[in-house]
Amino acid sequence: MKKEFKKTPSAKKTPVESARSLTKEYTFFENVYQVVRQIPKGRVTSYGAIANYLGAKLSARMVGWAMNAAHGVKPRIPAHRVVNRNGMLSGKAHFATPTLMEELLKKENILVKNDVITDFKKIFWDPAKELEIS
DNA sequence: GCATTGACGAAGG
DNA sequence: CCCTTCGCCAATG
Repeated sequence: MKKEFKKTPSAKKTPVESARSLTKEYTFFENVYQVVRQIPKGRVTSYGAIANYLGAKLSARMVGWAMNAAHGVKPRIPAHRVVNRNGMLSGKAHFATPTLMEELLKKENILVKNDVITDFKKIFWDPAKELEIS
């Protein structure tokens, strides 16, 4: 069941359109991956922020869903830098080990307390603000 | 093809 | 302030 993604030469369509054509050439996943990979070390963002950046803020779940498929993706996806709006490690259960996510964050000087990122607001990285559409 | 599920989020009680 | 409900939309049973 190895489903390989077709490489997208470039995003011809708008993010919104891409998001609505998941089953087509361009996948919503790739957009998500690209954003996630650009999250600076030591910073985090939320599913909703990514969704918002992609023009589908009402579909944050799709972002989370996309991450679910990001496990075996070649260029490693720093999924540990993506949490829900509360800064909670909602996806830690999906990592290799339940503690892996927290460990990875810790390595980047991100403190985690009770599955919640401390000072989440401070290290929050909003792609819509910080990232320019290339 | 309908019903349920989700690594979410906002709104309402 | 905590809990429940609803919306979003693709995937899965």
